Parts: sequence; C-alpha cells; structure tokens
Amino acid sequence: MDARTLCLGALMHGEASGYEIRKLFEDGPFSPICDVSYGSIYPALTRLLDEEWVTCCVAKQDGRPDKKVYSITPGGRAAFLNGLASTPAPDKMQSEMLFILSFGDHLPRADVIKLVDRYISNYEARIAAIHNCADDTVLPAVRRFVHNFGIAVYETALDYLRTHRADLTEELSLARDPATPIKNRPAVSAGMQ
Amino acid sequence: MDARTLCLGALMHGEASGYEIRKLFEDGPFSPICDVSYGSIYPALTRLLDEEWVTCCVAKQDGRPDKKVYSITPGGRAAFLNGLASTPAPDKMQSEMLFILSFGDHLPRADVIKLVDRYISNYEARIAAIHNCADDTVLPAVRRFVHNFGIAVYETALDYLRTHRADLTEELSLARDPATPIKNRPAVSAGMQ
DNA sequence: TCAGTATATGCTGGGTCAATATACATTTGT
DNA sequence: ACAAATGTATATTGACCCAGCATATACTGA
Repeated sequence: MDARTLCLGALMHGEASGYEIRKLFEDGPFSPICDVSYGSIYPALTRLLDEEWVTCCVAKQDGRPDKKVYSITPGGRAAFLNGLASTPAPDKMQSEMLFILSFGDHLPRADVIKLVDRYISNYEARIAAIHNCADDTVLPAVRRFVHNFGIAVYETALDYLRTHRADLTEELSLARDPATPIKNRPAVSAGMQ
Repeated sequence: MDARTLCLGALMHGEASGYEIRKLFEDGPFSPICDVSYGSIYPALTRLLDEEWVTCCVAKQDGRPDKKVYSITPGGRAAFLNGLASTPAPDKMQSEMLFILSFGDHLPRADVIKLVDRYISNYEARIAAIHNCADDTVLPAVRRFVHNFGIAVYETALDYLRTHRADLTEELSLARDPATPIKNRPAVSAGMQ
C-alpha cells in the first residue's frame, strides 16, 4: 500500500500534520493493520501537495518547529476513493519471532523459552493498545468490523501462545539441548537482524 | 528480517537454488510468516558467497539456464544461529483489504460486499496452501508449533469474516449508498495501489 | 540535568516489482 | 496436425520506494 494512499486515508478522518499521521498508524485505529514511517510520510505529503490532492497551512507555534497541517481536497477524496477500487493485495503477516522459533531445535533451550515469553508479553501489549484506541464515539459498521477483526486475530495469537507454551517447553526438555553458542564466533553483521 | 538471514534459514533445510528458495517462501513452510522477492534473494546469495557462508556449484542443465545450487557452510550455520540471538521485531500484519474496508461507508455497497467475498476466498486459498505444505515427515516440536500457530490465526480470520459478513451487509443496507463513482475522474496513478 | 514529547527533514542501505532472457513443456486454436 | 500461446524453471538487473536512523529545535516534567 502506497504511502500517498495511506496519508490520504488518514486525512479522510480530518486534517493532520505529518507527525500526527504517523501517530495514527503507530497507535491509532490503523495500527493493527498497516504502518508507514516518517521517511515516507513526509515525501508523500509533498507529492500530494504537487498533485493538489491535499492543501497545507502552516501553524506557527512558539518555539517548536512550525506545524504543517494538511487537509484533503475534494479532488483528493475522489482520487483516493477511486484508487481503493483496485483489487488489493492479500494480507501479509511478518513474524521474525516465528521464523526464529522455527529453528528452536538449534538454539539453547533457555533462549527459546525466553523468546516465547517475550512474544507473549508483546502480544499482550499490542492487544491492550488496540482496546485502548477504541473511540468512545460510535463507530460506523465498517470500522467496527475492522476493529473487531484485529482483536479476534490478535487474541487468537495470544491464546495460542499461552496454551502451547507448556507443550513446547515440555517437548524441548525431552530433546538434547544444543551446545551453548560459542562466544566470539563470527557474528552476523549489525545490519543483519 | 534481512534477506541474507532468510536465505541462510532456507538453506538450513538443505541446498537450494535461488529459484527454489523463493518457492520456499512463496508456498513452503515459511510462507505464512515471511516473504522475500527474487530481487533481494539473488544479491543476498552473492554477498553470502563473498562472506563464505554459502558455497555454490553450478548444475548444468540441458537448455535451461544453469542452476546454481547453494549450500550453507559450517561458518554460515554458526553465523546464522548467532544472528538469531538478537531480539526480534514484533509481528507485523499488513492488510490492504481491511484498510479499504474501513472506508466502506464511502464506497458503493456492492463493491464492499464483493471485497469481503474476495477476502474470504483469499483466506480459504491461503489456509488450503498451508495445510497442503504440511510435510508428511514428522516435524520437530518447534516447527509444529509454528505451523499450528499459522493455522490458528488464519482460521480465526476466516471464521471472523464468514461470521460477520452478514452483519456488515445488513448494516450497510440500512445506510445510504454513496453515489456510484463517476467515471473518468482523476484516478490515482498506477503506482498508487 | 536528563529524559520525554512534539515537530520536520535528509540520507543510506536495502527492498519490491516488473522487465528481460532462455528453453523446454503443455495447452489451445484453427 | 501444426502453429501459436501460455506456463514452468531459472537468473539478472534497474527503477523506484520505503524503513530506519541521525539530526535539529525547544518545551515540559522528573
């Protein structure tokens, strides 16, 4: 999903600065289903300005850098909704945790357990955040649909982890513990995580 | 997750060509949890060759381009497992479908329904594929854990969609149908989907 | 004084996607 | 039955996009 589209989507809910758009994707209603970074939001907004799909007015603030508040134009709305008509890509899920876990039989047992535990608290936090960002205002049907989809999926994940953590630790304790990794081995370079 | 790491992970299961590695992420056991494209696999393999974490031998084939079969070296294994020790990023889920759906009250009703239906068959296919790629050989505990995690999550998603499709269509039919989009509006440029 | 919040920008490395090339295998059209 | 089109297996590359980080400023609270 293109950064420009995502920005337009955010602006459909009202005017916002680049910073605020980021927050919408970080904590807001979009957070469970997509993400964009500053590095693409700001260039996207500039391009949208050129295309006249957004307007911008600078709000002077004392001390802090000027806040540039963007609003979507009627043309922008039309283009956005028109763009949504194209067939979307299927959902994609990326899980470094599971990737690592799938090599768990080559890793020290303790590490695997720790990883699962980190994984669990990770999901707990995520779910709390989703619940937390629930509007007090009544959401339109579609928004509720999306919101609850997220909750259902994330809670299943958490449930699964909690339920099967025991299985995993038990089965691992039956297997041979792989040697603790030797220190000062040639490590994978910093960029490689 | 770095392309080099992903390639090493694939090669942990045995030697493979770039093409075959891609297939592992497209259909294979990794498919529910991560992805890499050709455009990053091939450069990654070349770099891994430099670093001597993989070796390559060219398998001549009649007619077709040579197949370069890569194998992981002991150094590569060590580096890979060592790299896994770093704390992984939290899971990320990307759903263009849900993003679009969340603007459903601005879209023609028929489009929304069609979208949900496409979404459903999408998940059906995905789940079938996951089940399909189940090895007949007995998986180690960790691999089963990951495999079943994927199934649990994907099936919850599908269930949710099936169960709430009706709610959605019902509620939408009560609301005003937004005007059918006017043809030849300025469309969002090709790159924008 | 140190950390956190609010705000914007630019760079770099790495990533996706689509085009390109080759050659066999299979299906479809007439 | 033969030609044409599509599909599979394989590798490469270039254009554009994006995430992540560093950087800059200045307030607020600990």
